[in-house]
Amino acid sequence: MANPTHSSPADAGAAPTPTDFIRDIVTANVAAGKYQKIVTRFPPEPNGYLHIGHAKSICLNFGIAREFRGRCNLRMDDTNPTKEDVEYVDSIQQDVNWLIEDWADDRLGLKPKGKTPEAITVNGQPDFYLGPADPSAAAVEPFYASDYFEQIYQYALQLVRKGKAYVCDHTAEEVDKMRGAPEKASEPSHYRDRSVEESLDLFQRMRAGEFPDGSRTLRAKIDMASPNIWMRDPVIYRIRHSEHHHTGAAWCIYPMYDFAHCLSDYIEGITHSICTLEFEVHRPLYDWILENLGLPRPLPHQFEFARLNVTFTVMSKRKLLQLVNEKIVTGWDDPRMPTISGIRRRGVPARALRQFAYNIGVTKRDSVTDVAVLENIVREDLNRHALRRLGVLRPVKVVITNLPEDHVEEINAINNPEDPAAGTRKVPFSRAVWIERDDFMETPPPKYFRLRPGGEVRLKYGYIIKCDEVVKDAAGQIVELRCTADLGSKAGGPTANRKVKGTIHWVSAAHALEADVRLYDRLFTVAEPDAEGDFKKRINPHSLETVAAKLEPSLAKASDAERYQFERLGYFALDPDSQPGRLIFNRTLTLRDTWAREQQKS
RNA sequence: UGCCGGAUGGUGUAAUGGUAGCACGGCAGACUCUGGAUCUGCCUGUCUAGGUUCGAAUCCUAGUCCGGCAGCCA
Repeated sequence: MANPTHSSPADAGAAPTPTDFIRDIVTANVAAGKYQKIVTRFPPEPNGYLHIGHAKSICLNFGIAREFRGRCNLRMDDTNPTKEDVEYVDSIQQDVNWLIEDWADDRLGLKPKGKTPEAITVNGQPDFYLGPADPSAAAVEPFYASDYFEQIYQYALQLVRKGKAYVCDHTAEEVDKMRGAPEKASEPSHYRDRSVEESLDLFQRMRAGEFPDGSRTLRAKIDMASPNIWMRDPVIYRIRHSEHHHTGAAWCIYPMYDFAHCLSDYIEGITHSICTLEFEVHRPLYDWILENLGLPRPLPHQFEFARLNVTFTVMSKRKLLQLVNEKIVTGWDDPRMPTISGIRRRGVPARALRQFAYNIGVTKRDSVTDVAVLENIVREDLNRHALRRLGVLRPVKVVITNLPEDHVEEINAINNPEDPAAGTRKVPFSRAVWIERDDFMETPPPKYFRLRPGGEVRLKYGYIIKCDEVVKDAAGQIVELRCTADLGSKAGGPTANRKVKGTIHWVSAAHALEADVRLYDRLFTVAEPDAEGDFKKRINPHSLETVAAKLEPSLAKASDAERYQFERLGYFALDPDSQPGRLIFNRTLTLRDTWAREQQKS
């Protein structure tokens, strides 16, 4: 077994491997020689889109696989046909692939397409096993719990034969009532002592489709007096005559999560089954099932960590679905959504999301992570990687009166001051340019460093200009600023080193590209939107503003693989709806704006 | 209050009997052809009460508070 590799998700070889209580356990297990290979799994139910909380789990499970040179199986936990859909299967695969690409994609466990577990013999005992596909195999697909329905059924039969499971004829309401409450006593099923033969016959007939939905269940025979609700003869199979997205009409009985999950882990040879805290009370059941089946191979073990919460958003699938269904957002991948697809569309690099997962840590304590932590990591990443460009979001025209009508020159601009290798580009400059409306004020407050009547400001990479005249329309709206340039003040010129307080961005009016720019902000107005009352009352009405912007011409060749910083404004990414000639950019985040903060104080 | 967990600055997270550290955040300043970045300084913490120990965030006892569990959901 290899030692953990020492590299961070962001920058191989730089930062040390994270440590947390789960990795400590894995490390100890490895040191004790307990496993040949560490195998984890990421097991989403395909009933919704993956969100940033899943990203934490993906980074944990794949991170461990990566650090210990093991494997992480992607598995659809699809035991409830009424809630699941292939749309979700597809999106989950896409999101996982995006998040682990060039990081842990060599650790991704998939299986040969269509393959189900093999019957094998271990130490003379019959067993079921399904290993991963050869990475070079042509047709692969994720693991599916539903591919094990036959094996899980066989295991259930074994439990019945051992007298450890029985068919129960009570209705759901009866079972509910008889189970008792956490502090209330239970009443055993009237069918608890049914003979093995009768249960066997009934269970086989359940499978054969002889009984309607809800008429019977298979229950594990554990302990109705257990203080743990989940040990009070839990239902392990229910009847559901419905089409399954993966197995079609092959089955009309479906195993419950608790029964299917531990066995799926076992079949795949999972060593560490990592899930969130709410499954902690299920662990005795997880262990009970595996132990009572007398399985020949080493058993997987379940470990629980605290799920992620982030301020200014909601995380529950139900609420996210509500936002989508009620058209509060445009879809699961709306850039304001905390879904992985939304975050991707927003322009956040996978690398930054991984770094976030890495930085927040893994513990057992409930917590709410400040969204500022995410924002900080995204800014840090984008500052290093984004190409600088000039763009004006809310334009007002500046005419430089001491330049000839047909004046055009190419100005040298730096692509990324943080990365000299990114080089430079030419930006056209002419007599008329657009500047930001915010960058001019007729009667500015103190500490305002930008353009004002009679004042000077530098046009980034260009000349220092002085505002001579403010032209307004009949309504009093400023339509144009007439300025003169200090023609010697450009870089290399005699007055280039003159100090002026402000530098502003601009775009040549004659060369500007028109683009729709979507300015996204937080979806909610309060840090904990579901803390009390209706979360929909906390929706930020200004979470999206679309502006018609003027952009420098080089952006005509913008790529969705690239990230851009529009100087002084923020980070932007090309939206997938964008088309040649109809550019659409999404604002990932604004730059940190100390001027805005200064203004808020007063 | 049955069972299972958890409590370290405003937030998140380290310290595994030996100087309570890091990051975010906030505040102040330096620098700057991005009011960005960078740099400097400051701010605030071991749930409570006992005990063990030369020494306790860490071990023990009692308590307090918070979260989870009563789907034929996962």
